[in-house]
Amino acid sequence: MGLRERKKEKTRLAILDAALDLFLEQGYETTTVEQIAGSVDVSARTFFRYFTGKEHVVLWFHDNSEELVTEALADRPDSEPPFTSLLEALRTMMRLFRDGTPEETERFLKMQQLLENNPVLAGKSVARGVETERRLAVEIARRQGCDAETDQLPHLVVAYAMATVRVGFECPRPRETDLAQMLERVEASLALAERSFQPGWDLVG
Amino acid sequence: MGLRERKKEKTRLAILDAALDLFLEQGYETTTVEQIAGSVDVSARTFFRYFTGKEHVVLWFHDNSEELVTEALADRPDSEPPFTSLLEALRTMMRLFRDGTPEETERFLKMQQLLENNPVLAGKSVARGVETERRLAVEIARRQGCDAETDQLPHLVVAYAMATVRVGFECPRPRETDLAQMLERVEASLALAERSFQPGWDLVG
DNA sequence: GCAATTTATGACACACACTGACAGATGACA
DNA sequence: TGTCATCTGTCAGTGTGTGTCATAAATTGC
Repeated sequence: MGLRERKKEKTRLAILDAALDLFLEQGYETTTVEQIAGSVDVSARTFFRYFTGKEHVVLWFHDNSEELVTEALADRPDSEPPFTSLLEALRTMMRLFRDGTPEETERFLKMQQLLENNPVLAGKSVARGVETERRLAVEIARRQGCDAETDQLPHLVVAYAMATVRVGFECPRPRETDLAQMLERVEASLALAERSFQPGWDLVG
Repeated sequence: MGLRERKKEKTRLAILDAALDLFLEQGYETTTVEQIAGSVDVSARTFFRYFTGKEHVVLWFHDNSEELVTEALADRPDSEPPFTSLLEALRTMMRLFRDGTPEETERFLKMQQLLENNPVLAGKSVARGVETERRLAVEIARRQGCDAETDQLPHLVVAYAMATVRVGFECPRPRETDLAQMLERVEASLALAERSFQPGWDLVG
């Protein structure tokens, strides 16, 4: 990796961290892009070259997580029931969060804290999730040998799996800024889901 | 209802219809508020007195639907299993859509068409749904005699119910602009959900 | 090392969404 | 009819986001 690329990555993380801190200090809405850019000595124009917009900063983790889940899902065998594959992929994602560097963990927790006390941002995060769901549904449909365009089941399976983690992240409230406890809550949610469905409900035919 | 109130309602619907048509003709992003306001002969400032923003026009139906579901849920007995109550409340909502006036139906279909071929708007719609979910979870928790802040189950039950209708609306694609077929798809989705869960999964304890 | 080429950045101008404040128009009601 | 509350347009201003161009820096080839 050349100097140029390393510099870019450093700038991206600097902007990300500065934005996160400012959002937590003085609120998301009241923080301007100019402030964020100013606090890391870049122009506002440059900010938009690293992030598509102010909210992209918040959704940055979502984009990363989607990649992780997609890769983890690819490691599950096609023969496994799809809902099981999804839950296991999500468990892998949570483990990767747990095993991250201290800096990554800090960012992750700040992110969660931000989403927790800002319903609008939480909404935007979920909105991004819709596109993720569609992509995952296509993959699940492929595994089941059916068509994602016409068959509802893959979409339903994915939507339920995503809803399960989301509830784990959101509830119970108020949440502690503790990674371990958060992982436990999500695991509790996943376990709850696992014993709620009829055997074979997620298989076509 | 006085003249003033009638005039306001007329203006609100005029703006709504004009915006919907413009969005469908030339796209959501490329349509400006000034255009919308201009096409119904009001100032842009007045537009913002009727709708909180450009996207509020799109979410107008969501706000209405939430009211319908909340009312329909209130009519279900507390003793009924919560997931059943929710699905039935959602069925009632769908029936109200079916029994609407031609104008209401037309708006509804335009709305759906707009959400169908614009993922960003679909996302915003789902984002609004998160707040709805929270409110419904509180009601479900009350019925089950548990605490929505600490117990995950009410949130899970609501999230699954909402995900079910959402999948019904979104899938299969491409969708016909036919109300009856849309109702059928949602009903198929609800029916699929009904036979996917273990008996009693949605009851606490 | 040194040019040639790509790429990141800043500076500027601009479109659009949205808000606050004020003045004038219009329904409500005695 | 006159007073009052409310609706509306105009105007000025803030903030987000984009296109464009010149400059500075890194990369590549010699």
